[in-house]
Order: sequence, then C-alpha cells, then structure tokens
Amino acid sequence: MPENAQQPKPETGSAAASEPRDVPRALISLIEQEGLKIGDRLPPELELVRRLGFGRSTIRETLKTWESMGVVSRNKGAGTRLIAEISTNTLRVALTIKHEAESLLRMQQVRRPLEIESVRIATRSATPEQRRIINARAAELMAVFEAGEDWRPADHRFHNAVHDATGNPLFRQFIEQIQKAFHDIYETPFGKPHLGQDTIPLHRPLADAIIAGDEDKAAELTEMIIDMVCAETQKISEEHDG
Amino acid sequence: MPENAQQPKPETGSAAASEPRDVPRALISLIEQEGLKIGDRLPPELELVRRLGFGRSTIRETLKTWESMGVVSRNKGAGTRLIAEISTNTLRVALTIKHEAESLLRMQQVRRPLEIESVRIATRSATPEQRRIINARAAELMAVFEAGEDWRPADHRFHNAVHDATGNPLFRQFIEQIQKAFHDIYETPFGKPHLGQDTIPLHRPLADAIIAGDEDKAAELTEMIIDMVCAETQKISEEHDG
DNA sequence: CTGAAAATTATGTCAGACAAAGTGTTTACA
DNA sequence: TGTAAACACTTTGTCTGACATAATTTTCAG
Repeated sequence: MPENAQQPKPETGSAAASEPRDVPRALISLIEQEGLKIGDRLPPELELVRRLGFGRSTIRETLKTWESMGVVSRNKGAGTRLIAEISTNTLRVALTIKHEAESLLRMQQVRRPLEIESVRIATRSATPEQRRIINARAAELMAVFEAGEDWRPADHRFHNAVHDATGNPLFRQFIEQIQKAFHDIYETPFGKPHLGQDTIPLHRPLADAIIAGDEDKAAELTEMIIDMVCAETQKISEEHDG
Repeated sequence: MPENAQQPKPETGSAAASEPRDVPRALISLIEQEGLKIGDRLPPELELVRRLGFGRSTIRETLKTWESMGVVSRNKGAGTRLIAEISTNTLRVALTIKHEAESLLRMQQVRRPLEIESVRIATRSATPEQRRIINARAAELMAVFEAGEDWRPADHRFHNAVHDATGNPLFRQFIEQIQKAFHDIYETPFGKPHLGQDTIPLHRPLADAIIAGDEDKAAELTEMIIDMVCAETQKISEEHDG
C-alpha cells in the first residue's frame, strides 16, 4: 500500500499566494490560474483529481456543494460549468428557509432591523448625489402609485437607492435575498394581494427625512412601514394556519 | 456481480407521502419520522446507508452540502447534529460576499442590528427555561474566561442560546452564517488575535438584563459589545489597507 | 451532405479500506 | 476511594477502484 495517502501536494509550485490546503481553495486557485469565466467548463473530475491531488469523492463533495449554491452547474456526460463568479474574493453563504406560512413573518422579523439600520446609516452618511437619487426615486414612486399603476418595481428601486447609500453592499444583498425568498414563498402557494400598499404614502416623508439628515425620524418611519408589512404578513399567516 | 445496484429501495413501505427518490428527500423524511429536533444527533453515516439504501458517498455529499448551508454540523468522532430546521419544503438562498479587508467591517455592520434585535426579542419573549439556559451559558462563559482558557466556544454557545430564545431560527442562521463567513476570511489571510476579548466581561450583565426582562438595558449592552468588535475590526482593516 | 449508430467522455453511484479525531470505559496509582 | 492515564470504540474524513448512465463526439452508411 502506498503511504503517500493524505498528502494534498499542490505541486503547482509557483502559486505566489499560499498553497491551498483544502479543496475549495485549490479549486478556486485553479479557476483563477486557468482564467475560467462564467459559462466555461471546468476540467473533468478525474483531471482535477490528478492536478489537485485530492481524491475524487472529496472533490465531488465540494462541487456538489457549489452546485447547490449556484456556483456551478453539473450534468452527466457534459461537464461542470461555471455559472457564477467565484474567486478568492468571493465567498458564498447559503441559508435555508422553511417554506410555510409562519416563515413569511419570520423573514420580515429579520428584515426589520436590517432595513431600519440601513436607513439610519444612509441618513447619516449618504452623499449629496445619493440623496438626490433617493429623492428622485421617491418622486417616481409617488407618481406611479398615484397613477394607480404597479408600484412594486418603483418601490424596489427606492429601497435599493437607500441601501446603496449606506455604502455597504451587504445590506442590499441580504435584504434583497430575504425579499426574494419571501416572494418565492408568497407568490406560489397563496393568492397574492399587493402586500404593503398602504405603506407607500409613508415613503415620501421617509425620503424627506433621509435627505434632511433626520436619522430618528427616518428610522421611525421605516419602523412604521415594516410593522405594517409585518401586520399584514401575520394576517396572511394566520389565515393559512387555521 | 450483483445487479441490484442502483435500486434506492425506500423500503419503509408506509411513508404515506411519496417515496423519496433522492437522498435529501429520504433524509428529510427520516428526520421527520424520527422526530429529530434542533440539537439532536442524526444516525451515523453507516446506519443511514443501511436504512436509506444509498451509498455512503452519495449520502455524504448531501450532508456536506447541508453543512455548508448551516443545516447540520459535523465532527469527526462526534456525529452529525441538526442545527437548523429542515423539512420537505425548505428554500435555499445563497449570498455572495466579496471579501476584501473592508468587508470584515461590513459584515459586522450587518450583524449589529441583527444581534441587537435578537436580544430585544429574546428579552421580551424568552421562556423561563430559555432564560435559565442563557444564565447557565453566561456562567459557563465567565468561568472559562476567568480560567484563561479559550472562551470562543462558550461565547458561541451563549449567543446561540440568545438567538434560540427569539423563537425565530432565522436569526441564528443569519448571524451564524455571517460569522462563518467572517472567520473564513479572518483566519486565513491575517494573523488572528482573539477578537472581542474585552467584550466578555460585559456578557454577565447582558445575561442578567435579558433574564430580568430589561429590554433597553440588554440592547444597550449588546450595542456596546458589537461596537467594540466593530472598532477592533476596523483597526484590523486599516492595518491591512495601508 | 445528412442522419443514425457507435465510441468516447464525464458525472452519478456504490463498495471497501484506512486515517484521524472525538467519546466512553477501564485500569492503574495515589 | 478518587483521579488520571491508557485503552477500546465510535464516527466522520479521505482515497481508491469499479460500474452505471447520460451527454457529446466521432464514425460510417445512405
């Protein structure tokens, strides 16, 4: 029996950075060295085994995980393709959300402090340009709403402008993912009244408070908006639990 | 050669719902039948092989994926434990975090409101039993800290107890994933002093406030703790940007 | 040049073996 | 008797090899 068993041996020698000690790192490093872009095919598993020095099952566990995170797509016969950016600079985190009436409320419960905090930070630290954009988005939202059209895209843009004004892209990412999950659950099983309709008129004073730099006022209005959504969500939950 | 190869054979016959054709479904169905709750141990892999009728590598790929999603925690020697709800209808959401030195601070910025809100909710709505656990975890943490040992596992358990007391598993999942990402970045490129050491003495009064139901006091202490971590994180960021 | 058959490629699954790290029990010693 | 070291056991981690299955590519007949 060969005693060379658990010696990863990254072998590429050069690798200025550091020798990758685990499979994900080794894979990412290979992808970067190879210059693979979205849509490109990764080398087949057996070649990865040869080049990375790990066993196939170990490598497969990582690829399977990446697949579940939406980094790669895998198909028998065809290979493994990159479908999202991945680099040493990218870290992917996955969450699981239970798909039931109650979790709608739970998601809003988590969204609440994130939304409030992002408004606070935005109010404190937005640049004049960002305040201008927020103002424009609010105007757009009110116009669409009063015209009786579908206000949800405009609402989305308004909130995005606020999140961007925090200077921290994670706020937008987190909140957006929560909302995405929310709608994935909300759209499918239940009928879908326009959730949050009553909150729209509050968006104009919210924008004003942010632009004026009145942090407490902005936070208070955000709190009201989210609480209204929470209340509606709760009603829906209860209807579907009874 | 036996030709019985790829016959999953769910065998449990009864299974009113539908015969699980893939490993995740089979696992979830087993978890539900067994009534496994958060914190419980899953059967060892070899038993799963026997009971589910799939090969070990196949089952491992699913468990590894679940681990990366924060559904289970796995340890050599010890087994696999459930750390989040999982059921037939769980939705998986992936977040991508670009990691630069700056994003360490950004993650704490997002964690901040989540941590504060979870403390507020926990203070409001924890059961007596949950308050008892929080108290015990705090005592344990202080003991370990004063003994000069590694306090991080105890710190982790303490915060988990608080998150669990919110009654909303999403808080724990979100915060845990943020921390996981944080450590993935933090451990590797930079040297790693024990971040947050000075905050530990504040945990005793925090626990007391939660147990006493003093929401504002608890929130205030949490704010102080996180802000200290943020300050330390910022210092590290700056050191590595200059 | 076209379309079907065959060969090749690549992932999916299973099985067996051993390593490594925990857990628990027993034993030795004070 | 109490405690700590030594041992056995359990469980996950990794590697290897084999075959099944689906997609792709090549070959070949018309």
